[in-house]
Amino acid sequence: MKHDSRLSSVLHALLHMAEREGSMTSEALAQCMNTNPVVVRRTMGLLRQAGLVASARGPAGGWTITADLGTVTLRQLHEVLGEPAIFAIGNRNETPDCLVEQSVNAALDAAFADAEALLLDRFAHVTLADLAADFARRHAERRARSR
Amino acid sequence: MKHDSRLSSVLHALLHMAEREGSMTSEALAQCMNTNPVVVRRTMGLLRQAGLVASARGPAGGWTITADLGTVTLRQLHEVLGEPAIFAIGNRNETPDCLVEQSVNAALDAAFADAEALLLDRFAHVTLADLAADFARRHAERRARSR
DNA sequence: ATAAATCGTAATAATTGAAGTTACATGAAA
DNA sequence: TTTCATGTAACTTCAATTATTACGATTTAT
Repeated sequence: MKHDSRLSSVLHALLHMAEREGSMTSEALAQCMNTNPVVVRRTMGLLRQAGLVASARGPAGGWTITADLGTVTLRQLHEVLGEPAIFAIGNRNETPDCLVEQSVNAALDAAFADAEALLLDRFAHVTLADLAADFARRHAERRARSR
Repeated sequence: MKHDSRLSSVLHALLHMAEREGSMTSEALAQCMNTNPVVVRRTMGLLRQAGLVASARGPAGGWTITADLGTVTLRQLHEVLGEPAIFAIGNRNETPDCLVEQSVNAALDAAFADAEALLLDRFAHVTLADLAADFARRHAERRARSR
């Protein structure tokens, strides 16, 4: 299975946008992320629907962040992306008649549910502002080292 | 992404085998699980390499459990299956030069690592015997209800 | 021996969902 | 009116699991 990297992508894009003044075009974002402008538009379009970013057409157009970095969490972004499946492992059949399989499903589901709850809770406690601060720290460190 | 259901599959197979005396053929297991005998052999072959089951060829051949149900954990089975990727979500690029992306990866990796640790810990505390007992309970309940 | 049952395994196709691409319409600014 | 940029539909590519086909190897029964 090819894994879903849209959350990673939008975070990357949003932080680049936060780092600069003004807007960024799909083309510029696509270059940052080594991908295609259409892919950027598709994903950013979901964020626009959620009111997190705005887009403008025409020359001087592009994407801008409209939300406050401190209030947008990874969990919110996960939801905005449509809550894609988190696990690459799962039950063979979600609603089996077989009692054996029901036992198997129950055990696996319980474990996955707990892991998912933990992950989403972690996501809920990380904001874009946190990531921007982490980036700033790494940036300062790199400058210090190169001196 | 199509998710990996081999852990679910082998658990289903092992419990069916535990439930009966003697061995089961790949064909019989495949029918239980609504799949193909070759798929069963492929997966069970990994368990055989790990010493958990034995196979015999020829008429009266098939698969038998050789391990003690109380000592085999879901985690062990996950390992035997080659520790397939747990998450369907991931970073776009695992070793980026971009500092922004490094921050994003660090945040996501930390959350995923914790969720994975929790999941594997859960898996480590569930044995085949536990699942067999859960099945027996469900079985008794169904018989009671149908009376 | 011979036949039948069963595993072992290679090679290939089907399936699924994300990602990438092409094409073109729409709208805004100079 | 030209140019730049988004909005979207349609299609292709890609990656990984699962399914299927085919055939060889081994064991039991007669």
